[in-house]
Amino acid sequence: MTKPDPLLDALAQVAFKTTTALTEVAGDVGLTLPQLRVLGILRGRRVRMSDLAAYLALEKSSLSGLVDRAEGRGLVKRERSEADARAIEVFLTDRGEALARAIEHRAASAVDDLLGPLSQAERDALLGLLAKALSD
Amino acid sequence: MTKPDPLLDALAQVAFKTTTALTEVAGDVGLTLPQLRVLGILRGRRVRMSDLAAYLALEKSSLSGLVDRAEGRGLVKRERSEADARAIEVFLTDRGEALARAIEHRAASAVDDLLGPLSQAERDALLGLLAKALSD
DNA sequence: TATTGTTATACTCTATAACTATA
DNA sequence: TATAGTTATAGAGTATAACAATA
Repeated sequence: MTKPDPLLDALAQVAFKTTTALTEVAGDVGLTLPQLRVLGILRGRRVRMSDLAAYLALEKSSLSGLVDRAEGRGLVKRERSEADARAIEVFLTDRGEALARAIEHRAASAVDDLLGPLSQAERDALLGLLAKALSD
Repeated sequence: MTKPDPLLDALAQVAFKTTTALTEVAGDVGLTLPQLRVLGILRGRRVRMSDLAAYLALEKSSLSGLVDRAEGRGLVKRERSEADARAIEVFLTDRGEALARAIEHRAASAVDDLLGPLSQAERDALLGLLAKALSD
């Protein structure tokens, strides 16, 4: 019959559990998951629309809407780039920074719950493996 | 300034990378990520709508639409439960099973790429940690 | 009364295509 | 010509609220 790939299954399940948890955190503060991602990426940074779209693996037009809505809520601002008059840079407002901070705390707590059964040593090992997987 | 949580960051990034990869796999076969999840869960199973919704962490109404579209593509079928006349069970059609099988191969390959830098021993260790995290 | 599922409605997310402005 | 971004449009996903049928 079927031949499941255990690593695929485990990774997919953890990924879905993580996004579900982050979606809940976002909802708690009146955001969606993509909005939470934008805030997370923009913490302490000023990013060009095209770079942000590439990082999120979204089309430019999708990002326009995302940023429109975030801007409408007063969380981010747009500013024309001085170096390239075609480009627009996005960054967090004070309110956006504050919300991003609140989200970070809640998200860390949610992830902590998710990893409940793991000891500190196991968490360290997991971090090492994840970091290496991300290093390619 | 800020105090990032390394494990939160790494887990979130891996989760997003995984879902991005699975979204691409889904797109390759004309599906969306939620549809891919439905197919993956339904492999070799017959599940009640309410159970499927709970598993996916979706409202019943959201699942109705998801299953409507999958049924419209001939991938799943609905059947009234014999045990409880209120309940409806969903299951894959032959075409749905075949597509789920094709997805499994592509997804395994995509995850393999994602974990590129990890040795076999590290993959085994990662699987162990993920499985334990999921065991709560 | 409680549970199962659907429908109606509204909003968010996303992509494609066509457009403007700048390089 | 190529790149950066927006707008228009359409489809999918999601939640809330109201509903019908069954337990």
